[in-house]
Amino acid sequence: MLDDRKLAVLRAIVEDYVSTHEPVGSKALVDRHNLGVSPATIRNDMAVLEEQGYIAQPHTSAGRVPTDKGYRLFVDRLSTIKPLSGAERRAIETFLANAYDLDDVVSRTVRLLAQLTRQVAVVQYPSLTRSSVRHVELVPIASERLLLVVITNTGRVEQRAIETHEPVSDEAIAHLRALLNARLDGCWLTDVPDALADLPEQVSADERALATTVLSVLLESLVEKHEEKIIIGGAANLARADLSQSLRDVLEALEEQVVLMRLLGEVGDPSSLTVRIGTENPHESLRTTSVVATGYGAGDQAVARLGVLGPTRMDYPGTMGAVRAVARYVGQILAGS
Amino acid sequence: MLDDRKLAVLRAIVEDYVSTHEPVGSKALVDRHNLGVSPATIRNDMAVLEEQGYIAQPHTSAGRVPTDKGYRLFVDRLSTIKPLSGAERRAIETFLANAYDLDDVVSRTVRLLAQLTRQVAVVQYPSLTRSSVRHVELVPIASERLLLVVITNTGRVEQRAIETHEPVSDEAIAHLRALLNARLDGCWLTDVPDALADLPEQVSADERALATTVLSVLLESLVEKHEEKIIIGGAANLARADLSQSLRDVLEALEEQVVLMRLLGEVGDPSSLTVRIGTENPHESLRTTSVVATGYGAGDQAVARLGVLGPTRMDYPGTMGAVRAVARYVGQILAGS
DNA sequence: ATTTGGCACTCTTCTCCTCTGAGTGCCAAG
DNA sequence: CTTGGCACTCAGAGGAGAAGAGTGCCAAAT
Repeated sequence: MLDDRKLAVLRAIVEDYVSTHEPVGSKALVDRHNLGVSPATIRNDMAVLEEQGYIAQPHTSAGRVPTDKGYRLFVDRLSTIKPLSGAERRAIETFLANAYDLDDVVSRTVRLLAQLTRQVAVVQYPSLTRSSVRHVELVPIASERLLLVVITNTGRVEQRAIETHEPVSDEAIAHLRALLNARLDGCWLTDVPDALADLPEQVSADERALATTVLSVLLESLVEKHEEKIIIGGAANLARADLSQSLRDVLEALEEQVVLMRLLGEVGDPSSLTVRIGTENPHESLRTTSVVATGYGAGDQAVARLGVLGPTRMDYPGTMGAVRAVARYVGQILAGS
Repeated sequence: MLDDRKLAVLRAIVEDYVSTHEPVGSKALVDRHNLGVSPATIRNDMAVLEEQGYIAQPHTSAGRVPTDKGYRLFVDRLSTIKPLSGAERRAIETFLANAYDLDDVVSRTVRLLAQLTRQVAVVQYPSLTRSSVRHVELVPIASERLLLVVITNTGRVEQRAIETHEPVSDEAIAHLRALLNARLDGCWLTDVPDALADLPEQVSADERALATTVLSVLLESLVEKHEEKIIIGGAANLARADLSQSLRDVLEALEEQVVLMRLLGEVGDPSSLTVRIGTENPHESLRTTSVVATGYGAGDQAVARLGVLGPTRMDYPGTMGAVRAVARYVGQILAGS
């Protein structure tokens, strides 16, 4: 249906349009790529490509621009992920290796991605579901207020204040802390509810109220409502890529956690890249943007996702290479800690 | 030098320009404000104001626009901070009261400020220097890796990974943890170095290396290098306020921690508002923006700062009212926890 | 001494027009 | 199937003109 030359023409159109940001015409194409045929032939091919919906003209007498469908074909069949240069790899490695805690890893990652791709980077904090409990701490911070701190094996620290509504003795706290640690040490977060189901019955009557309160907060914060945290960086890059959509709408969308979550998509196989192009995006305001995302994690299990967002007219091979590389290195760093 | 009417004219110019976003002419002024004089008189006054540098014309036959100096006079002498409505106050209160930990307080605050002022909000995390140590936790997360967690009385949790470069026994860790807590409980963060100066000498020889390492990380993370964390929100509002500067430059500036730090200014009296207008700003790219900031904190001591950034052409009385109100409520929340 | 109406003047901005050129589609010939 | 030729279309640049907002200044009025 589309012979090799037509595909080559589509590829050339995408590449030229991405680099020049201007509709590309038949003459320019034969000049810049040695296709061995005349502009007229290219025009015929273009007509076919347009009919099939891979390219479009902004107005009658302009060159062609790839459609979302065209980019899709390009990404799926006409391009290969472009590996980073050695220098880039080394830069990533050392930059990430210097991070000193989880927050720092994430914030460095987001900056790195933004710089490397010159686009908006989005990084999700490592999910809790794949982690296990390293330590639970219960600290009084006021007479009727406790701080619950859970430290996981991925180095993430989760904290939550607890209102006890009545004074609590230090012994009761110490006892509960010991109990929690004994029960939970090494426990997968997903198993926490089971491990603690009978906790209130295991303590003396006067500690029961406390135990129940703490338990509910713990479950809520860690399991049910593990609201994933996401940070973004390189928003300034949006301003360079003059989107046809109002920039404001895009910025607004990026401030909503929910949108960001859906943007990155489901956590899946870390070795595969998700590319969502233009209208394939879940959100209205992101119709003229594309997202390249992937999972990352310690080992081969993805614990969270990261990616970048840019205009549909982006350098897909390069972006995909950068995203993949960064995800790999972050995984290594996480596995190493 | 400037009689009352000229000041009234300046005030009217600022108010009109802020609401219309267009240079204001003499006729429009007498129409919208009942100044009781003719346009010609206003023109004379305007000529004087312009000569003194309070207003300027974008081009010869346009109305007048306030200069930075004009805004400055307006803020200092011609306007009063506009208190929020009762409904707004209640909304702030309930919105903040529902926060469940420090992170949440800060993130709610930044969203609140951005929404209330329709500008970019900037909030600094409560500083550590005014806090005291509530608890120190030392947790092994790998054979040669510890996690140091410090919980302060403001509910902030500081964490840092430590490389020990040699296996450490659980007893050594427990011992050190007990020692640290005994020494530091309730200790002001500024006093931590003194309190721990002789720590290495107090432990047995085989724990000394560990103690030294932990100590240095602790001091570094808490005292010397308490890099203040700042978060921003409402960046989308920037796009609405079409700045004459390239939006990109502003976004870029806002991504740099250092710039943000200087933007908010020195922590001072929480009851006073800092307004920095246009070129009074420390950063080149923020020449067309103004910052309204103030300190906030539990009680009457400021522990950090917050504020908003917007075009110089902003509603100063309203913005100042919102910033002040939010700062107060956040202070209450922090004091209550 | 200040205020005021009148008036000429200056610019920006909007609209309308034309012209140019890139790029196309189509056709007939190779 | 490819190619050169050619007429056609249309966005965008550039220019002229008109409109309109606003000013500065002056002489008269208060």
